[in-house]
Amino acid sequence: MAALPSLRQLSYLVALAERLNFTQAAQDCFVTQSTLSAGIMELESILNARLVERERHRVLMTPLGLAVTERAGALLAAAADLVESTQDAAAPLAGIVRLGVIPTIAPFLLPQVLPDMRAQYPALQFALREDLTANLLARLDKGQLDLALIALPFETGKMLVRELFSEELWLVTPPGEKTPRRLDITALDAERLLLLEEGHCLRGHTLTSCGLAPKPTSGFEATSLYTLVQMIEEGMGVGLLPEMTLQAGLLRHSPLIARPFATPAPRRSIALVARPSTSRREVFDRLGDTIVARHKRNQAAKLPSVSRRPRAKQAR
Amino acid sequence: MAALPSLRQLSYLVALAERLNFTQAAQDCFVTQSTLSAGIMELESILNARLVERERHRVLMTPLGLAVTERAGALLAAAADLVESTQDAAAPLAGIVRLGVIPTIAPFLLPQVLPDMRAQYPALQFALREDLTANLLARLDKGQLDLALIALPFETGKMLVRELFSEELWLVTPPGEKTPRRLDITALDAERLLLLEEGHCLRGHTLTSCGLAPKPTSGFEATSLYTLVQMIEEGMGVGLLPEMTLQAGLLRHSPLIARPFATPAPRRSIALVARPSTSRREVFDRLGDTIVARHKRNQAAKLPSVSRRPRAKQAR
DNA sequence: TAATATTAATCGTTTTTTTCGATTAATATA
DNA sequence: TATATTAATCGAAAAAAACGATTAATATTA
Repeated sequence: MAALPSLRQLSYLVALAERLNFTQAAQDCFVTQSTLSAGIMELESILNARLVERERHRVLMTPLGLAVTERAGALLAAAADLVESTQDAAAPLAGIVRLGVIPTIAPFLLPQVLPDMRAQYPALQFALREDLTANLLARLDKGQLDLALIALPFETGKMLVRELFSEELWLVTPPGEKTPRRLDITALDAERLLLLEEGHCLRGHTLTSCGLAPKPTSGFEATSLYTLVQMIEEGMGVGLLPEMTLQAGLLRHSPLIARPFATPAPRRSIALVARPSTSRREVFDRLGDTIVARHKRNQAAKLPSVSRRPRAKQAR
Repeated sequence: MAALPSLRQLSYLVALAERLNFTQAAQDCFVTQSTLSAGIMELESILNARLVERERHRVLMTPLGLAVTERAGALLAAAADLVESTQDAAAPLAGIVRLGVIPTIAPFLLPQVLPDMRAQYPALQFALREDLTANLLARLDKGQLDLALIALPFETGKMLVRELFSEELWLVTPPGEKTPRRLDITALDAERLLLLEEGHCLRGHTLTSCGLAPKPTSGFEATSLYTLVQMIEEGMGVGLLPEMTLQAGLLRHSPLIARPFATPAPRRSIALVARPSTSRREVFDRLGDTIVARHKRNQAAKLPSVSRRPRAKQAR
């Protein structure tokens, strides 16, 4: 295999073709004439070709030399362009970020958070993936995702985890349902509790909250929160829904009733996850900040209803 | 202006992206792990970007790192291609040669010589230019031509000149013309001598042969040997034509008579010219050899008629 | 749990490459 | 004829690259 010329040598050639004078071309390159002369000679030796015709007081490019010069210039331009465009794309808050989000968060949080991010960091683009927590973590580990937005508790191994906020799970029942004035999570009728299908972390969180062991698939399970709501409307039972889904209007066109539990209420935490070695640490921090800020604003907006907790009937 | 990465550094990155392991990638590059490690780090510093995620026992490319790797590979391939194609094109007897030829040679010699060259050096291509000697020499000097085929005597300055052969000029007359048995160049009637227009070296050679001084334009001059023949056929006078034009059949469909002069006959020399510093020295030598060889074969073929010099009436 | 193996970064040293500065030889210009 | 210009050459100095040994952290295995 033949040796490659160095980009520096190629730049010497381009300068020489421009000036047709070794001394002046050397000045353009900020080197001495002997350096440029040696560089051109080594280039000719590598290419095994005469690129320049040297006369005592004149320099001519050979036709081949001109052709090589042209390609050398293109090569140098490509290298410079690589540097420039990479530096641009490497800005800490620019470029594409691959973000994974679980299905019980994505439709309810992203419509608020993504516009916030876009406003703050217009150079940032998100490539979204909606998937179960385990899959997201696996992809994160393999480097196929940069960040993931999941709910805790969940075993995250050695990942970098930032818990952003926690939220309550509310009880959702058909309109006529008779419930005690003081809703106690431990008093819930486990038989009537509807769940998401296996794999959704909210299923696990719901079971844990009720003091129940992990349950095998029953066959009557929802594939998403939307179908869970449908099933409650059908009178098949009751369900636990995270606050954010209610605030996002999951029950907007539904007659169902949502009520908070008495303290200690069942909760889940929302967390942002990344590899400890991530190259997107900056985005990790800023996206976390933005989600927290958005959540605080949402809390402030609903304060009136929260203060009436014992009597609360429905979110928003 | 930002510094450029070296091709070596880029090759380190490509190897690392392939192996995802510093130690193995270093082996692929025939350097130590520390060298490759330092190279990647410097590349990241030049590009101001994280290209690689380093974990203790695992290496991941960042999305940006993958993008840079792809472009780095393209850059390396382009450089390698430049070397290879240049080496090919720089073969001593390959590529394009820009050859200039005067109009009193080109149509008569090239149809024989170019096929000879093509047969011997198939990788060689000729870009032809037909022009007056002075223009050819100027272009040669400016590096716009590689070689020129001209007729001597002519002032060639400091050019590299190889005289290939010389040839006689024959007298061409209308069929009925009365001429002495022994044709003497000094006895020629200068009044009836037809010439090419100003600038053609054959005009000067003809005048010198007849012992005449350079003549101003008369207005009745031929723009090419073809028109000169036409003018003789019209009965406007007589002309001197080089042997090679007769051998090439310039009078093939003409009633005109061509006769050689008695010794010392008027002659011109055919010469190949190049810059002393030419990068086409090899082609200069081989083309000269080929033209000489072709001329010798032509001489041998017409020997019978040459032996009958005193009675010769017409070439071929 | 302890021992071993793997891995990339670090650091001082050696080697190689690059650059420099001065000189030379050849040629053009005054 | 003297002076200026130009590219190549050469030895020395400077810079860059590569090496080899070590370290620190983490898997893997016993």
